[in-house]
Amino acid sequence: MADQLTACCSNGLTTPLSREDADALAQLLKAVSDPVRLQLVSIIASSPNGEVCACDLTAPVGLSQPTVSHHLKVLTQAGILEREQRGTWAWFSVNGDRLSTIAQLFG
Amino acid sequence: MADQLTACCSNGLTTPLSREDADALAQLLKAVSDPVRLQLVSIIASSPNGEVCACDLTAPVGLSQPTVSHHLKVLTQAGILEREQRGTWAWFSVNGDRLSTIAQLFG
DNA sequence: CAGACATATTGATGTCTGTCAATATCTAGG
DNA sequence: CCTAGATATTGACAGACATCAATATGTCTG
Repeated sequence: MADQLTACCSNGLTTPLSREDADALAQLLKAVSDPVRLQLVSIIASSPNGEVCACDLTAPVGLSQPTVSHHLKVLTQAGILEREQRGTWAWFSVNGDRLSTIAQLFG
Repeated sequence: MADQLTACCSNGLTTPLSREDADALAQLLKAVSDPVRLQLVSIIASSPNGEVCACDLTAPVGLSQPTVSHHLKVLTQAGILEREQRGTWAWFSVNGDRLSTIAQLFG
């Protein structure tokens, strides 16, 4: 899976994927294949500090608190977001490496 | 959406996505968020000629012909595959630009 | 045009998923 | 400890989706 070392911007699909690899990748991709989750990631990624409080994520997407909490959990479990408890609040940041995994696959 | 011109390997999520953009991107991502479809794309992308007959895609994924046909349709409608009828056979190739769209978003 | 073969469509079914209301859990302050 | 506020979990439900068997459509060849 790692015979593709041409640095940057080259397609990672140079060999047929095994079903196991395809399953793992599909799981990662499913996490970002939802409009609300894409919005959440983009909001966090584009924030000045690179981190956003969960309390500031409900309004922008216009959904209920439990629903946003659910999406944040899905993204965190996929390794795309990282969660840090800070007092009463939960702060989320983006794991760039995890996104790069996707970029390199399709780059 | 295009104020990000740092050539290669830079994250495209520099600004919050609108719901419309997020919807469009999610639709594209959903197309590749399935293990079977990932396998199909990887098989076609890694083939010598860059194109594969549909008749050669059923066996590798181990599913029925209608199911494979359905997956190919989903990928084609998402613009990820291109279809060319050649006699009785249908040949599929990968649209690299469409995959690059994903790569640039997460790169 | 008739038969053979490749591909697509239809219909049915079980599973997964996004959403919310209600409720529970956690954390800080008094 | 008790209250208030933030976040997570549970249960329910509607819609989406992957899959297959059966069938239809398309395309070449004789």
